[in-house]
Amino acid sequence: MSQHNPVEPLLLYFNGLIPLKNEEKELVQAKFHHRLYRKRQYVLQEGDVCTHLNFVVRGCLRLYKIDDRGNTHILQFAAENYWVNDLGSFHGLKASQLNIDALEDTVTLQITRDDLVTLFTQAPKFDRIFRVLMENSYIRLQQRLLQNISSTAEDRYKSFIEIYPHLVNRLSQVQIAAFLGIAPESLSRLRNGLSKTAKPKP
Amino acid sequence: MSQHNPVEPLLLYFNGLIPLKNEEKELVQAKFHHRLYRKRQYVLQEGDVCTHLNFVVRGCLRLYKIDDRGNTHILQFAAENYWVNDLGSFHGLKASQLNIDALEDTVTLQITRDDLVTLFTQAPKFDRIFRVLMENSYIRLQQRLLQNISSTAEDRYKSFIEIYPHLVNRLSQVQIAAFLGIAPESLSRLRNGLSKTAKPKP
DNA sequence: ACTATTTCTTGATGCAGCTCATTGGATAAA
DNA sequence: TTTATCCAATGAGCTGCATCAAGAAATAGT
Repeated sequence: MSQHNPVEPLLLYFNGLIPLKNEEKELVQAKFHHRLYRKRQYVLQEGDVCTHLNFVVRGCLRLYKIDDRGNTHILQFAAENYWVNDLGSFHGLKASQLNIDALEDTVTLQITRDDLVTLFTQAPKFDRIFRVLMENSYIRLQQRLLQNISSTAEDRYKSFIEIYPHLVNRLSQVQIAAFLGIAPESLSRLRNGLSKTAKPKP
Repeated sequence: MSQHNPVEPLLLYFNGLIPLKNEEKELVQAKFHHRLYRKRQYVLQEGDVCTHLNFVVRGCLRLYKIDDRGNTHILQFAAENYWVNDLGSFHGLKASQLNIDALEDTVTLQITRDDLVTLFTQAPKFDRIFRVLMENSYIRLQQRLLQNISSTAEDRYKSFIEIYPHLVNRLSQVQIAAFLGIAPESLSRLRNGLSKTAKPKP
């Protein structure tokens, strides 16, 4: 039965943080809904309000902004077992300046704001779980900001392949460049330079 | 009495987020301790573990990293009613790569990790309060990352004076430049350029 | 008040990464 | 097979900001 339960991956995820009681599991079961997005489909589009939290079960989403000159800047990739949302829009009920779309066909689990509030009031343990989640997300985000402020493009790329080895060959160069904050051409040259210094033996 | 109570500003702060009961106020009273730092004094030094959370009552702290070439990169300023910590170090009990020090004589309220855990277990409301705090911090941090990835130095500076008008004249150009991620000379030129285009009338 | 230190300004030069343009390969559609 | 689309590689020139240097102005220390 649990094998065909689409919410199972999320229960495992929560349970890994803080063990859940049965009634808490049932609450998750009741409040989260799964949804499929096709490649290139929007999960959230600029101007809309982010109405639900997204947990990625399978596939890969990206959170990004298009600037005035039309350039894409990726804030975050979300593959298996990652969350991706515009929290500012979600909690403030404000129009989002960001987009989320699918880089691959993707299965998500979603919860609306009202259901999340219900979750918090009916089972205060989720206040703690989401506090811990937020702490971890904050720490990762701060690491990323630090990288961006203090490192060269080359260091940022090296750091990227260390932290996300599973994404390097899964994403196109264009996506990775938009994440690193450089032009795709620069990433191409950068890789070329690295592969030469890495094995100086022809 | 409450006028001479050093924890009062924090009680007001928490109360503004979610109203506290008396026993919760007493818990805050018991677990937070105030401490004074003189200008230039370290609150946290690279290599040490971040052993307590810092809430600034008066004054101003900075959170920063020194890179390989000796350049300072400021992640965050914390003036009145702001928190500043290395959460990665605090929660992971790991040596910090960051520094925190005082830009002015500063009064803080601090809580240790053990006392914070006690706070959470004795009054679960604090799980919620800190969840909300973390959400707000995350949203601010994401805004900053976005700025950094997608904007020119000029736009970042304009945005800085909009978001932190009270800090612009309180901090030296060197500190602001280290926050924006540019050289102090560049900030000087940038300001010069702005003041010319702002009032083109001599 | 005087000296020392820090802070700001301005100039000259260099470079990392951007932009624009071209080419070739790979995948997908007709 | 042909045609269209997407992606990676590479060259040439440009630009925003860094770096180095030196002088002026403001602040702090004694």
